[in-house]
Amino acid sequence: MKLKDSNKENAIIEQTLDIVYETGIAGVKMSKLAKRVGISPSTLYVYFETKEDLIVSVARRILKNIAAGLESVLAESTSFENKLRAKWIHMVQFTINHEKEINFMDQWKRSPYFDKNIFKEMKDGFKMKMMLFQEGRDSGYLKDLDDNIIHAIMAGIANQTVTLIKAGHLQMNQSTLDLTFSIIRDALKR
Amino acid sequence: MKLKDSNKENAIIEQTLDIVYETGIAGVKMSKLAKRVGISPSTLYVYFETKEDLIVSVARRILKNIAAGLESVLAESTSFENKLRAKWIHMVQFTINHEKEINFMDQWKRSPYFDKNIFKEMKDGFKMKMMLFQEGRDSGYLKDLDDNIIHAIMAGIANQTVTLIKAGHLQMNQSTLDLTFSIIRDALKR
Amino acid sequence: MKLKDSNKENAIIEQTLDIVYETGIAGVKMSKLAKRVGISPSTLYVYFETKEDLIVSVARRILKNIAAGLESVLAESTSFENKLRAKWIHMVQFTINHEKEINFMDQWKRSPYFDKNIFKEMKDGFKMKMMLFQEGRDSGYLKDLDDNIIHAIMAGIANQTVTLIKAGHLQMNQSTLDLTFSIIRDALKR
Amino acid sequence: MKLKDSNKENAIIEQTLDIVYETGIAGVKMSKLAKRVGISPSTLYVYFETKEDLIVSVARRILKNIAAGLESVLAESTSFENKLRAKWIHMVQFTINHEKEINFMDQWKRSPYFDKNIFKEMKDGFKMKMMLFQEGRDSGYLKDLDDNIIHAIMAGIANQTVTLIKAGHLQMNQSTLDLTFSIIRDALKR
DNA sequence: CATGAATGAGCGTTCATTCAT
DNA sequence: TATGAATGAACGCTCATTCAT
Repeated sequence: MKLKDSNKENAIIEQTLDIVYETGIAGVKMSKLAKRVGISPSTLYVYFETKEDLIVSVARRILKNIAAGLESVLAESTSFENKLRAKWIHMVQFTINHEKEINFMDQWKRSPYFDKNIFKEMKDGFKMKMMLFQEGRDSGYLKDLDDNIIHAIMAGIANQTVTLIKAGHLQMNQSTLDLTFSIIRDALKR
Repeated sequence: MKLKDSNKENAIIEQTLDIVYETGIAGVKMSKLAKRVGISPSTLYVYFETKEDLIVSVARRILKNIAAGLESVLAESTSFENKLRAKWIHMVQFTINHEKEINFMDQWKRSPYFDKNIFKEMKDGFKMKMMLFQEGRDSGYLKDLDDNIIHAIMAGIANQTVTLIKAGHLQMNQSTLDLTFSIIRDALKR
Repeated sequence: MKLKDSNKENAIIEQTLDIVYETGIAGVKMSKLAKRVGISPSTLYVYFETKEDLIVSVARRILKNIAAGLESVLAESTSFENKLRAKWIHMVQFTINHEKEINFMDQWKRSPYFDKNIFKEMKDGFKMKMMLFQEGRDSGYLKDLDDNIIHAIMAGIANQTVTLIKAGHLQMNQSTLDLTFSIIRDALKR
Repeated sequence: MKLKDSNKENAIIEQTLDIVYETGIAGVKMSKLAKRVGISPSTLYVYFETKEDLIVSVARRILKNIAAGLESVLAESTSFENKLRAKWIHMVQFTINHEKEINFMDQWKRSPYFDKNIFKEMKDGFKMKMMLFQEGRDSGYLKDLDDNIIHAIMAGIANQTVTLIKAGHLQMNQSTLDLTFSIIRDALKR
């Protein structure tokens, strides 16, 4: 008995990400996708019940990957500022390295396939990132700001930083990271 | 001889904005749009040659409105910090009051209907906003940062602020504006 | 009280002929036609009840013109062969000079607007041309062929001659007329 | 796995020919065609990419058939006149037996779907038919006329003959063939 | 008589999904 | 499991004609 080929499933998801990156979520056509994966359109339906199921599955997988990627890092740095700096660098690099995934989530949120319930799963996966901020407030380093606000400021500036890098107004190097982190620090430091 | 009803053109654009806000740019169907405006689908083609023409016309009109909205403001404030604060409040309020327009532009940029040439028309209208930053640098108030970076930081935080307000994590009041401006100021002040 | 402007009616018919010549009978669009004439689409309906009425009216007018054009000629030539030659030259020249009209009739016959009843009017207008052939048979010059056959042969060769001229394989000059007439004469002479 | 049914493709082409014969090329509507074939309109697009592709495919098939039909014939007749007579009979019969195809080609040439490049493919297939005329001129039987003119005369009269047959003015029998051939012979013989 | 706006009916085409093997 | 054919439902758009002035 042949089982579903998980390589094939991965290939489908990979191509979906690529197509969304190239042509937007509305550019995902089941037959075009099948052709790029090298299978028949009807075979897609062996792996995903509907197109919506496919899109949502891609979103769910990305959420898992993002959550996993955000956990690691920091830990052994000594000072809090070093930890915050490490987190900042990680955020910027992550935003750059996962262009396609971030782009997908961006588009998914505004698409007819968006499902709020699934989106909430992400929130939980993000809980732990906040513990760092609590430590910063407790040690008197950070302003007394809500976790959401602190994260929002960092995320907002990270997004814009990456936009400026992609537009050529900034370069992805140490000096840019230093510059932007100094802004973050000034913004958040008590 | 029946005259073209300019209210009808406005109504079409208004409904288009609403539909994009509700269902994304891919959710704009000429027949659905016509039904919401209360006209026949073919009448849409009296006012706009194609669907693309419609979308681009909406974008063009928004660009004009944004440019117009950015001109007024400030001027009479005394200190530079007051001018910057006024600009910040204006940015947040504008982002909130023009939700649909901003959402439309966001989606348009990633849609098949996007036309770079039209987008460039906007750039010129935005030149003047940068003069404020020059004044801030000259007076020694602002860090020596590129105009684009300063604007990106303010815009990034403004977007996130509005997101938090809409999510209920913040309220649109004076204390929120004071809080967020203090962050902006700390981030940008020399 | 203003009456229907017959210049306008002529202009409509003229433009219809031109459009059919340029783009075929399926290329006749009431609004495009109106624009070319310089009037409003609805004004067309002052002069012609429907599109079919327009097309049929053009056909009917052409039939009248053809019938009129075929009457004149000959008469004073002495020998029958000279009369036949005159008729032949007239046929070729007519075919060339009335390209648009002939093209229209050709297309009309195969179009959804064709009406056999109107077409029969032509037959009557063509009756007189046959008298010449009767004279030819009576005088022993022509083979004993049916009028329709004689006319068909001349018309068939005239059409092909014009086609060859337009394709550049022949030139419209005396020698071509002499050559082709000699073929006609040999084909029909007893 | 369902296999593509080549009878279905044939049926589509057959019905297209019929519809063009009945209502002209402008009368070919994809939905009407589908209904007559007994399939869904969208199934048409499994076999032909667009309406234009369908029309051009029909034309291309006809050109192949015509070229194939012109090759066989003659060869074994003894005298040149017998060969010419055989060719004439073949032309008339072919014109009658392929009414729909000839009508289609006639209309296609004036339609928006016409493609000169495809038409040129035919020209080559027609080269061989001319060799007969060269033989006729060499042997002193035919007048010294250009190949195109000879063929044009025969084709023009063949067309008109068939028109007269269809109109009931002639009957498709030996005596008609003899009569018309005698006209052809007199027209072309030196 | 003249007009520009308005429209219903219909067209060619696309595409997610199901069918039949 | 895997497939290519088949399709219904929709979409963007056109156009002859009518409406309202």
